[in-house]
This record gives sequence, C-alpha cells and structure tokens, in this order.
Amino acid sequence: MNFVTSDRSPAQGNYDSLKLLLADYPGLIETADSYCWKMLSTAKLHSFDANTVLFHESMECKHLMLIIEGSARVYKESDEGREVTLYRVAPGQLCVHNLNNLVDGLSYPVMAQAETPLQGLAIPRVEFHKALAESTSFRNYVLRTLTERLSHMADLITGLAFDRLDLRVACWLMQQFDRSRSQPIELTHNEIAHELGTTREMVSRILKELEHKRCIQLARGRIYLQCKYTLRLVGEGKGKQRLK
Amino acid sequence: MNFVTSDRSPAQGNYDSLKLLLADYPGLIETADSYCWKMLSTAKLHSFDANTVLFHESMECKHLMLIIEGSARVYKESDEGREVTLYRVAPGQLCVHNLNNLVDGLSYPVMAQAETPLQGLAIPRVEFHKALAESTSFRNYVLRTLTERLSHMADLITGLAFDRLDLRVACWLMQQFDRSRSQPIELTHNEIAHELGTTREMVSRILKELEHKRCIQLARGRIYLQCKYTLRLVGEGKGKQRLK
DNA sequence: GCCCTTGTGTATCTTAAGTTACAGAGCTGG
DNA sequence: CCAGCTCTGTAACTTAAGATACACAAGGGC
Repeated sequence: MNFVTSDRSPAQGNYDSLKLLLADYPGLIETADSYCWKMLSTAKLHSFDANTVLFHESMECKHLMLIIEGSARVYKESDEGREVTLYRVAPGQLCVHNLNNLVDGLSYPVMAQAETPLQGLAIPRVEFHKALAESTSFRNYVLRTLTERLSHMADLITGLAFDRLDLRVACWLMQQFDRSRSQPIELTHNEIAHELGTTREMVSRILKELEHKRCIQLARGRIYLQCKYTLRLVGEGKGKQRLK
Repeated sequence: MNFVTSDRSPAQGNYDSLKLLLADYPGLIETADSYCWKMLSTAKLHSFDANTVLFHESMECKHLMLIIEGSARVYKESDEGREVTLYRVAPGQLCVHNLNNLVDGLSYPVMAQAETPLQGLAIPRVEFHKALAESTSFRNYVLRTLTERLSHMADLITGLAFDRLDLRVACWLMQQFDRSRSQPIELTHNEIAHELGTTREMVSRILKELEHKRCIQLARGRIYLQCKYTLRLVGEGKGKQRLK
C-alpha cells in the first residue's frame, strides 16, 4: 500500500486555501455554511500514486474523501478476469462507497483504484457525521451525489440489459470525447473492455467497424475522433436515445 | 391516476399507533429520537390500488414514502417492450427515488408501480428535510437505505455483465423462495422476464431445464420449490458465488 | 359446454457475443 | 538493432441469447 500522506492541514479559520483546493466543488462551496467550512478545515490532504488500490472487496475506511485532483475508477471484477466500471470519481465528487462504511460499517464489495496521481481531502468519520448533522449544504451535497450515482448506475443497467455492444461502445466513446473536448483518448482496447464489461477482442472488432465508418481513427493506445456526428448517429442505433 | 387518499393522520403525541404501523422498520424506530417521531407524526397514511403507477419517467413528487404494507417495483423499460427491475420497495424501506426529487428537484427517469395494494406514510418534503437536519437516527436510516440500494444495483450490474442467464434465473429464484419461505411463487414467465431484463421464451426454456433438474416444479402462473439444494447448486454455476 | 384470453412449450432460425489461436505491428531497453 | 514486451487485427469457431412462429393447455365468463 504505497500511499503518501501529508500532514499539513489547512490553517484554521483561513478558508481561502480551502476554496482554492475546492475550486471543482461549486455545488458544495457556493452554498457552504460555517459548519461545512468547519468540517472542511479539519480535513487532511492526502496524495496517492497512480494505480494505488484505494479500497478492495472488504476494506474498512475511516475517512470520507473529496477528490481534489485526478480520478479514481470504481469497478467490479469477475472470476474470469473481466471487469466492469461502475463509475469514476473525479474532482467535485466524493467517494460514495466510503459512505457505506461510514454510515454503519457495512462493507461494500467493490474495487477502487486511482487512475492518475490523486489528491484528496480526507474528512475523518466523526467530522463527517457532525457536518452531516449541522450543515444543510453538506447534507444536500451528499444526498445529491448519492442520487446521481444511483441514476448513473440505473443507466448502466439498462445499457447492459438492452443495448447492443457496438451501441454501448459508441455511446461510451461519445462521452469520453465530450469529457476530453474531442482530444484523442489514451486507452488500450483492453482498458475499454474493462470499462464496459466485455472482452478485448470484441472492442477491437467494434472499434475497427467504427473506423471503417469514419467515426474515429485508431492508433496504438490512442483513439482520434474523426466525425462526432457519425459517431453519435451510430450510438443512437435504430433510433435509441441512451446517450443522455 | 387512481389513488385513494385518506386524511387521518396519526394523533399528535401518541406514537403507539405509529409504532404499530412501523413494525417493519426496526432499524428506524428502535433508534428513533424525538425529532424523528415528530416528523413521523406529521405523515399521512395513503393507500394505492395494486398496479397504480406511482411515478414514471419525469414525474415530480412532493413526499417521501415509507411503505407500510405491500410492495412497489422500480424498473426501466426498453423501447422494444422489455423491462428490467432495478429493485423493489417493501415495508421497512423508503422509496429512494423520491429522494432525487426531494433533494433538488432533479427528475429520475424510472418507472415505479405498486405490485400489490399499497399503504404508505407520506412525509411532506419540508418535514423530511427538517427531520434530516435534526434527527441523527433518521439521517442514518436514509443513508443506509441509499447505500444498500447502491450495493444492490452494483450486484445487478455484475450479474448482467458476467453471468449467464440460467444462473441469474436460478439465483433470482433462490431469493424469491427465501423471501416466501419456500412457498410457491405466483408469477408468470413473462413477469420473471421483466424482472431480469430478458424475454419470456428464454425464461420458459430455462425454467423447463430447472424442472428437468428437479429443482422446481412448474404450474400455470406458479412455481413450486422442489429442491433447494440443487437449485442453489445450479445458481452457483461453475463455482461462482453471486448468491450473496 | 364453448369461446376467448392468457399463459406455456418448443422447434427452428438468426444474430450477438465470446473464445481460440495466431500473426504481426509498434515500442522500449539493453 | 535485436529481444521481448504490449497492443492490435482478424479469421474460424462455439455458444448464449433473442426472434419467429405455432400448437396447445388452463381457466373464466357467458
């Protein structure tokens, strides 16, 4: 477990540095009340290397993490070596799975791994509960995050249950290019397979099709967007709208 | 929209009748504090006929419902007429999807339908938020419910992504028989298909297999448990443990 | 009883998805 | 520049899942 912990906690009462750190949390800080700030000021900044396993099948965690920098992937593994990504946690989001633990020590059998070097504010369990009691804004923030996850996972379920894999790949690509503002995506086919819960060969095959349709262009470990509109068209399939 | 509303709210200050109603909520009432009781006493008892659509794609709701009697199914539909059940809400559980609305008016595109005649305590939005602020026990109860849903939906995802349909059917049957204490299940094959996000023919086929393996016995609109152990064995497949 | 609806059984066919098994391409470090 | 990775492409094959298309069975209402 190779994580690096720094002990500097933001100076009491001076929330400017915190505000800077939490620039990606408009939904939280804009409405933050004094209780919320008080809690945030007890948080400690932690850093993790890329690929650190943040938690696995049955790991206890004593903190709630607000991601400041980088992203983490939350996923499940099958015994045959396949994986599905449930969602990822990026700046502006808190790590909901911790909540399970935090609420009443129930463990939640999923994996989470830093995808990039990660920085997060770790809020101790007690402070978390205190803030939840006292800060309306924090409470709403937490609930909002949770319900967003729920609705995201519901979409995942309908995708798996109803949509053909090529549509799912196309939709997923769309989302990635949206996030990257059409910059090339730096992932191997295998990693994409792990996103979607399928196999490398299927992904290769489908990406090749998409290249033939001139939606994208393939390179080793990289995918270039060629035509957003045809890609969207493919993703919509026979008239579906699971793009969101 | 054929729902029947009754206006009798439980007598103020007398929590005995409430306790009776909430017999299925040990997790809530055992630890309930005075704030929690105060909120509960503002709730109104509502009744719905079986098959009432409680909410659909983009319906606003102004209450949080605690289910007292009966159950509701929360599901998604595909445009081809297929369905997947996301989860069901039974006595002891609150209707989390309302939460989305309650938190900040975000709509949550799912369907929910009463499966049986339904009774529920409707807590007005304002009271819900007040109780959330003031009652630790209620807060924990809400969070616990949410995280339970999350973990349930994560299981659903792994099932859809990794498991063969016959395993999923077998596991699902196990769960039903557990719930019914081995009493026959009164569902049509089509309804089961809608549970699992597949088609009637597949379910028929797989159930027949299970009958041949002497796990169950089929009748019109009904399934009898024949051997719990072989059923469990089938559900475990080649050594999987997605039973929980 | 008879009709009609609803539910079931099943055979056949089609297609999506996954598997196996390689070949070869591109990068990297000695 | 060669060895040995990792990543990609692809063909051939297998299997799960879904679609189609009926036949028939059970039950309810008249």
